[in-house]
Amino acid sequence: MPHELPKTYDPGAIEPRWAEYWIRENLFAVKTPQPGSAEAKKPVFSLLLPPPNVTGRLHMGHMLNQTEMDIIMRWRRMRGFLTLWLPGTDHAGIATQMMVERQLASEGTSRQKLGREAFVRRVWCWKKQYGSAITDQMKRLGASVDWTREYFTMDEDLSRAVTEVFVRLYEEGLIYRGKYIVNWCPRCMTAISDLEVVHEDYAGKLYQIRYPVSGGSGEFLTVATTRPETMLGDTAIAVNPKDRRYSNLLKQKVIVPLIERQIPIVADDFADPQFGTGAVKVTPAHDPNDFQIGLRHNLEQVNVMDEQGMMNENAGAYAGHDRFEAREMVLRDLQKQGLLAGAKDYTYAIGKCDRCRTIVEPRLSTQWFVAVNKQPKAGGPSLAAVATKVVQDGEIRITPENFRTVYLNWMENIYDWCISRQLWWGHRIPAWHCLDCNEITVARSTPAQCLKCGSGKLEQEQDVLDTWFSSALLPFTSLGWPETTRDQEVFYPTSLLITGFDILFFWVARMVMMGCHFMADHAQGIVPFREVYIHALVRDAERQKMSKVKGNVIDPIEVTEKYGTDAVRFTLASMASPGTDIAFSEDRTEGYRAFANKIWNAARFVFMNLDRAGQGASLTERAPESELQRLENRWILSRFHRVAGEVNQDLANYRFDEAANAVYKFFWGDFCDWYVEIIKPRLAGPAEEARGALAFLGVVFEGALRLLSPFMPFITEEIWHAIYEGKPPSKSIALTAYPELDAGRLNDAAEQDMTILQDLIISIRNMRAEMKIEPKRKAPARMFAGAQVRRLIEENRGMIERLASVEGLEFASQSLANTRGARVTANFEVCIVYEVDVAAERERLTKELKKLENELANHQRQLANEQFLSKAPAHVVDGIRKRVAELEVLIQKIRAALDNLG
RNA sequence: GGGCGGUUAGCUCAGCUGGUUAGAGCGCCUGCCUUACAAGCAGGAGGUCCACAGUUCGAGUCUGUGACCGCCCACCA
Repeated sequence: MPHELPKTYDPGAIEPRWAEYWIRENLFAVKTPQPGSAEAKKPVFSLLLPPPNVTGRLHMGHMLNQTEMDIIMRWRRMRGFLTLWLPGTDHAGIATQMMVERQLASEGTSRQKLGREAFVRRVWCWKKQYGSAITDQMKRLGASVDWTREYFTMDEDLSRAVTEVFVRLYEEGLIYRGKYIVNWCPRCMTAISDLEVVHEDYAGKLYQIRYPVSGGSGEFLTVATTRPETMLGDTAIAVNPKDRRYSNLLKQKVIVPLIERQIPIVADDFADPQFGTGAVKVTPAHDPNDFQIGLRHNLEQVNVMDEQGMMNENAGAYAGHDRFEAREMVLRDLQKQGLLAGAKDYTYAIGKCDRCRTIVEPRLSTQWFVAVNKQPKAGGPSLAAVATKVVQDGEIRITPENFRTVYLNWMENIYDWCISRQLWWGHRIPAWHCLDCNEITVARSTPAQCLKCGSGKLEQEQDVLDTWFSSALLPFTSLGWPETTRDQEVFYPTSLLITGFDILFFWVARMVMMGCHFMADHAQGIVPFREVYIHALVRDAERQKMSKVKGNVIDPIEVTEKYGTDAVRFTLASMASPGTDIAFSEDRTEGYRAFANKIWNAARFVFMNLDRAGQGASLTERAPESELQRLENRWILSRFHRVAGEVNQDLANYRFDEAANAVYKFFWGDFCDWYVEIIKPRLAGPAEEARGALAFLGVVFEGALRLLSPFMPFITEEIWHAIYEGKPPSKSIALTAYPELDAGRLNDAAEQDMTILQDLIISIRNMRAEMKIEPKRKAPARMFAGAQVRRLIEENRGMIERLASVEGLEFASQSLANTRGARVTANFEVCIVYEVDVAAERERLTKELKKLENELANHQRQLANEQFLSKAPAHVVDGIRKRVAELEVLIQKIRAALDNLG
């Protein structure tokens, strides 16, 4: 038996096989076409996979992201595009370093004990061993990426590109080094960027502290603070210049309690007279605002903490204590001295490290920054200005559109980007410090001598770059930049970026800044991608964010093993409506596994009939033209093309949900429930008849598989290959053409006729159910209809009798309105010759009558309205007139039927 | 403090530019092993579209206000 499929659909048995096949055959690998070649004439569609972290394990968010990308890529590929989907992984500086440090700790050692070089070697080992976990999972899910081009952000060539970018930006004056307040994580012991700080409300206290005014007057100046321990680093008190309460104190000084330092009182607009006491303590080394005040008034910067958040030697008696411990000690001591004027409950936002949730400490330290708002030395707009313009001008289209505003808003308020990290794992900053004169030399490779003093005693900068620095460059570095490559010519700008909003700023915005800057001369466009599609978050069935802590994480591989990749993909696609998060529920997935099962069984049915029809039967030959004379064939073909048109349209607009629903309804509703049922008798009939039906069935079925293929690549691949008995016209269904709307195949008349027949069949089934006719028993039916509908019904008598379980369908010469139990519609009247339950029938008719009368009243009110008649478009008015005429007849008939019931 | 999104059937969500009777899946009820599929088939019940006001001939859809839920951004101690 040639086409046999196993009786039960078992995704676990087919999916790994195809996943492996696609990779082994390199089906999705793309050769860069040479200029003038046939391939070069194809339209190009390129997409960069947001590189997962090497530390990562696949979660639902990845799977949603990859499902959407894969659907788009498979679809574009089938639409004839030259598609490049470029995969890679990210070295994930902090995350990876932490992972390896934890491992070292369990071995009783540490990175400090190992030393930098050995540690980095160790991380590379770790990466080689575990770094492909997530890409292995992707492979199992069948992502149609080009694995031959896989990169890693710390690969040699990508690292060289990072250095090149750094050097160029430095030379342009867009990278600088300086001592500023940065967000510091005392646990990770590194600076982090503004974006890596998450703000959380914190129920703390606002303390009022008395600072004695110098000179022994016994006067105090009271300030308010939430972080009393920082007072040890206070170097001034600021009051508002307009605040008359303090104008007499301006020339005086106060003593910082506990460390007895004398500090000035300065006038600064920052102090808000409405807040607290109107006087604010100034700690330039520990607060960004205070830092600015310090600069304005030339204040000393006293750092009282070390990199682990412990008080340092500047903190006097508190040195060696943790910052929060010191806070308590300070408060206790102030209390003792009577200088704590008050403490009230106060809720404020504190910053925490995005990665480890440690409370971030603003810390004065020397770091490297990208100047995003500054013009390059040679002139021209700033990075942020270009990144704003390209989005404003629509050179990058963002979907859903509201993220455009979010993006532009952020761009407008953007600050310089702190790119140095005090880590060992990452791209080491290409700057060398002269040990003799302290000059910094930034260079592409280790300089022989200091540029300023010529000394040979140089030491490379210890810091590495923020991981996002290198990923910001990927749209061009992954295509071979800084070399001039054919890849860039063909594939840059990439066509699309699909990602979650959580990395809109981290990654998307920075890619735009870097891409536009470094590809400014690119002939095909400077932007890194022409479109951005932002998808929702996947939550659990209760709409909770998935998190390890809550223990509600759904492992995609687990659900995939349970229901099949195709079912999980379809779930995600069908729920991916824009603007709302996805509440992932296994119930839905179960439903789509049922759908896959339906497809499977439809295939078995088709194959079974093929084998039964024997010699000469074929699914792959052209169906004879005569088949098109049959209503059901014209109808299903019309539906097929209509749906193909819809799906193409929906995918172009990233409406994965609508596209998925359209194919679902088509396959299950139209194809299985109606088409297959209609043609069953022909398939079981004489050989000639069966072959004709089969050929047409084959055309539709094969087309439906192609239509489904981007959504459910595994099951469609399996069945498609089975159709061709091992001799498929191409290596994969993924390499065939995607169905397109052929307007010539649309057939409104056929669709309308089928609708009438379906309504008729449903009416009869409904009557049978209500009359509780035993299912096995075929009942005679009587009908009344206009000539046209009557002809339609007579031509399809067999279909109706079979699908509605009717035997002996006859036509009455006049309306059946007076016949008990008759159903009346605008197109036909029908009744079953059977005993009628009078009470039930009266209830049904009364209900129906009321509904129709309501509708009629509404419409009549409209038609009586002059305004409506003059202002509403003609087709709406006509439609209502027609409906009113219909309703009037129907109501009359139902009234008659009610009367007739007695 | 600024901005954004949501509120439609028991549950999860569609409903595209306002237009004739508001849809789907799951769940529920009834009946069926009908020569692919019980992961199935047939039929059915179930909705004051958060509230109020407005625009309009016409509002689930547009505007405003409010309520509730959620998210993002933010250097006021």
